[in-house]
Amino acid sequence: MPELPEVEACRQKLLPLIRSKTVLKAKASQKNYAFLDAPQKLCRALKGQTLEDIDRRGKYLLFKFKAVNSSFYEVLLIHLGMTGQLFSYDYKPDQHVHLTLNFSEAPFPLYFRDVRKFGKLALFAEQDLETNQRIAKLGPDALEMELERLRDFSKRHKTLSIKGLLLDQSVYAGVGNIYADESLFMAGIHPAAKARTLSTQRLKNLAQVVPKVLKQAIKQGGSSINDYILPDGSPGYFQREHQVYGRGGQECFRCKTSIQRTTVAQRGTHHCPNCQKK
DNA sequence: ATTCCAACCTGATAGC
DNA sequence: TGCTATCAGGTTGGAA
Repeated sequence: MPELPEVEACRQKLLPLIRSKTVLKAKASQKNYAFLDAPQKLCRALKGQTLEDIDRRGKYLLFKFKAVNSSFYEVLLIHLGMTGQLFSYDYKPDQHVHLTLNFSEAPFPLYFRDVRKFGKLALFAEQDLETNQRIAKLGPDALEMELERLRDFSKRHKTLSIKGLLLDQSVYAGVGNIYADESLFMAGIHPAAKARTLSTQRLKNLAQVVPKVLKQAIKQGGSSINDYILPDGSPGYFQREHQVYGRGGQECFRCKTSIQRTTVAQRGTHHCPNCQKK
């Protein structure tokens, strides 16, 4: 589910619900699966902390907490994996809810639910965040994509596809399978095209298209395919605007050619063979 | 050094 | 109906 637009839409909706509120109680479901830290320890540490802000780095959310007399943050890092959900509405928790945070003056707890358990939760002291391996290796946010960095990384790979490059979070962070396919369609580039063979002009176009597609998706609340929901439990609507993702065998909206489904960069890939050229 | 691939999990769906 | 195989929005670590 969650790529940059879903994570960002979630962040935007979540912030007003819990900003400046204090954790009264934190409860974790089980032992260690998604926790890079011991869950009991994490819960103990969060109790009494006030949420100051939520940042985002690529597909990661960073919940910035402060204790009453502290001048530095504790940062709760959350990655939603494939099926992670963050929501706060009238909900009866099931076995897939792995973290519950009760906030002061909030009508409902904040739930972290994750069926496949690919999500990640970890608590860091502010000063340890930047040296964390997961965070340190992320490239700039994909909303800030620019020709120069895209071209530099394209050149340094011998055989990597342009889709593989877009999915590499160390080049730019935030693009996943859906938005790689959608962006490459909008840019008229074949997903399997070798990154290094693309002209500067086409890369420039791509660097402009990606942020545009991502921003449009954020406006629509992201794409809800199977699991993704916004914090109030409602779905995003960008899946209605998908041009190629999930449309294998159907007609291209632009030219009526049948959308092809293939494998590129080890991921299910969708493209129009007429509109997208190598 | 780059690229590939299995592994981490559960559930939905398709096919027999 | 029910069993089995396949596939899914992501990331990692180790093999090739």
